[in-house]
Parts: sequence; structure tokens; C-alpha cells
Amino acid sequence: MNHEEISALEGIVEEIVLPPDRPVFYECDPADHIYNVFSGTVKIYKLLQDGRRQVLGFPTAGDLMGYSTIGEYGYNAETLTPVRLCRVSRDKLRDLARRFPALETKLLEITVAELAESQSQMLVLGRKTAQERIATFLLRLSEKSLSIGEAETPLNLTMSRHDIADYVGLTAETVSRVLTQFARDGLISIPQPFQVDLERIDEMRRLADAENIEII
Amino acid sequence: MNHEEISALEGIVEEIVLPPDRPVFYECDPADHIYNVFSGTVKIYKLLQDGRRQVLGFPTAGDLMGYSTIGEYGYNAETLTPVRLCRVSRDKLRDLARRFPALETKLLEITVAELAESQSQMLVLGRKTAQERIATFLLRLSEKSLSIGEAETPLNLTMSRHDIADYVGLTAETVSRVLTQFARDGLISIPQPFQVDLERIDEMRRLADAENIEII
DNA sequence: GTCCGGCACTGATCTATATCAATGCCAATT
DNA sequence: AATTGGCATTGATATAGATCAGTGCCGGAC
Repeated sequence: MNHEEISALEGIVEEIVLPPDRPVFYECDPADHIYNVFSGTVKIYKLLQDGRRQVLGFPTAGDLMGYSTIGEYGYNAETLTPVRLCRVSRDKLRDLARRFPALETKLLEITVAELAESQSQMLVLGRKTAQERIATFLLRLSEKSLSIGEAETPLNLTMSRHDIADYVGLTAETVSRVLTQFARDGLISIPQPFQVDLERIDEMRRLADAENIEII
Repeated sequence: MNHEEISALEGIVEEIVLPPDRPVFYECDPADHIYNVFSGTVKIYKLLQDGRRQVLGFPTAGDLMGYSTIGEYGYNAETLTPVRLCRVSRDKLRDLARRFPALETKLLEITVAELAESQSQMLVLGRKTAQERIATFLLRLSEKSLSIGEAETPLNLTMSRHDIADYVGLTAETVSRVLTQFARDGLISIPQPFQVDLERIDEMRRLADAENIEII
């Protein structure tokens, strides 16, 4: 984005700071804003009537949330840590997109990347074992660290075992058991519940990525 | 889209007709085209090394496939029926988008809808029971029929039990058992393996959608 | 310093769905 | 007409992960 675009954006965005464990928006709210996370971690999730929960992701610095074209947000969003974020009203963003088409190009690129990530997660949820799910999850966190210029290990888990379980389609007990097993096998160490060191990252990759490029 | 845009598009798209059970592209191919399905059904899927398969969707008339910004397609695509589709090279589409920004607006809208659908499917794969998965699947097919102007029932299943299983995260045997059970319960009838009539669609909705709007 | 509540961990048991194993049906081939 | 192969169905059994039931730890409130 060029200078002109950025300052045009600056005129219409609203900055928001939230403490941990606060709702950002609910699934049923009218989806009239788009959110961008500056810092901290958010949890986005869907619910079934009886309380079963599916976490769709943990947006952090640089991620978008709440882009919806069907009137309501498709999920709930809630802070896990202190969070700084900004939001733009959809109407204003639409006007701006008309003046600066590059903005929409960028949005499209981000959305396509998000879609690809969801599709990888569908593979996790539909077909991977508990060990593979946790290994994939830890590696994804590690890649995210790298991508924002931090070290790939140690990992700082900002979410509870229950949240992890609801993200990878297991129970909190199973998540706990698999992590303990990984630690016993020397794949990771867990100095504190929220800190995980990846000790043998290549072995972890082998565990997670039975993923394939089709042999034709 | 206006007339000018359409004719500009017509100049650069390639139309393709394929018989059933043919690859359209592989996950590892360079992603230099974007595909749009005119008619027929395609299956898109990912594989693990040991052959486990996750079907990501069944694109039909009006759906896009193969939009990727990372060099390679993220999944394999294969025809289930005779299929008519068109493709545009990414480079040409990029040029065109520069001349007609509305094109990118439209692409973004479609991609956002696809993302929302993937997220619903994450809920299915992560948290729903076998019955709920099949009910959700049948209802989604029925909605798709409606959206392209066909009746909501009977459903013409263009994919095998195995494909359905790989889409909803079960085995073919379980899919078969659940369908049989639904038929016994009078929820559906199955005059032929590929034809399913929804007999009590509201009951089916009740089964599928334990889905929730958060009670605040 | 004590109490309290939430979270992580662990063990025992249960169960939904996978796996294994037939059987039957239909459509294509000869 | 007989043969074959793939798919759907059904039944019997196995099992990964859920559920149920504690226990212990830590951090915040008072």
C-alpha cells in the first residue's frame, strides 16, 4: 500500500484495546465492521446448541476477522490475551476500495490464504489421529512465530488445553495425554503448562505431515 | 458484470469439456490457472501419504476452483460426472482485474463465501456425530439444488459413498449404515443408491442443526 | 497465611465409529 | 449367458478417543 492509501485508511479506522476474555463480536451480530488484529491473540469459534464448540482459529498480529457479506458474522470472537485491534465499517471500506483497487487485491490475497488454511484444517479434523493433530498444531504455531520474526521455539501457548482441544477436534484430556506422551518421548518439553519447547522439530514434522503430493 | 467486462473475459477464457473420473489438476501442479465450473460435478481433495483422503468440496455450476497465490494448487481436482468448465490464466486475470476492479470485488465475494462454507464444514468435522454429519450433508446438497433453481428433493448423488465419507470424515460403511437408518426412520427414501428423497426435511434440519446463535 | 476456584494431569471405563469380513447387486465385457 | 469387478450393504469385532472421576497445583481474594 502506498502513502496515500494508508492515510486514507487512517482517517476511518477505529482503534480498540481489550483486556483478556472479552467478546469482540458475536455470531449473531450484524456484520458491519471488519477487524484487523495488531497484537495479542483472539479466539474465533462456532457453537452447537448443546454447547459443543469448534474453534476456527486464533487470529494474531496481522490477521483479519469478521469479513462477512451475508449480514451476520459467521462466528464468535473473544480475546485470549490483552488485544489491540482496529476496525473499519464495511460501508467505508467499500467506498475506499472503489478509490484504491489495490486494497481489494490485498483483501482477496489474505482471504485466499485463510481459505487454504481452513482447508488444511479440514484435513486435520477429518482424517488425522490425535498425535498428528497436536503435532500439526504445534508446528503451525511455530511457523506463525517465524513468520512474524520470532524464534520457532519456545512456543508460548496463549490458549487453554480446552481451547486447543476445541480447535483440533479432541477433548482437553486427550490433548493433555498427547502432550505428556510427546514430552516423555523427548519431542518437546513443557517447563510450564503454557510454554512448550520443540526439542526435535524434524521428528515432529514427520509425525504431523504424513501429508502428500499426489504420485501420478 | 457489464457487457464490456464479459466480452473482455470471453477473449481470454479457455473452455474445456471432460468426461467423468478425469483429473483437472493436481495439488503439486503450478497454479497458473483459475477454473470456473459451468456444469457437472468436480471433487476436490487432499491426501496423506498413506492414502487417507479429505474431500474439501464438490464444486458444481458456478463454483470457482484453483485460486491460489502460493505457486501450487492446494488440492487435487477430479471430475465425477461429465464436466464443462473454463479456465483463465492467472496473469491474464490479473491484467483484466486492473482494468475492471469489479471483477476482483466479485472474486472476493465468492472467496469469502467459500471461506464461510469451509468454516461450517470445520464444525461438522470437528464436533458433529455421524448422524448430524450426514443430515448436514444432505441438507447442503438440497440447498445447492434450490440455489440453482432446482427442486430441493429428490437429490441426485453424483458421488460414491466413499466420496461422501471422505467429505464428512467417516468411513463408507458408516455412511451406508446412517443412510439405511434414516430410511428406516422414514426421514428419507433411497429408490436407487444415487437417488435420495428427503421425506421429512424439517426433522432432518432438527437433526443436522443443533447449530446455535450464542445466547448472550 | 488460608481459602477457593480453575486448570492440568492421570487413571478406569465406556462407546461411537473403524475395521474386518462377507454377501449381493448391477453394469460392462466376452 | 456367464464372468468379472466395483460398489453398497450388513454383521461381528476391535479400538481410539470420549467420558467419568479423582488429585494436585497455582494464583488471586481476603
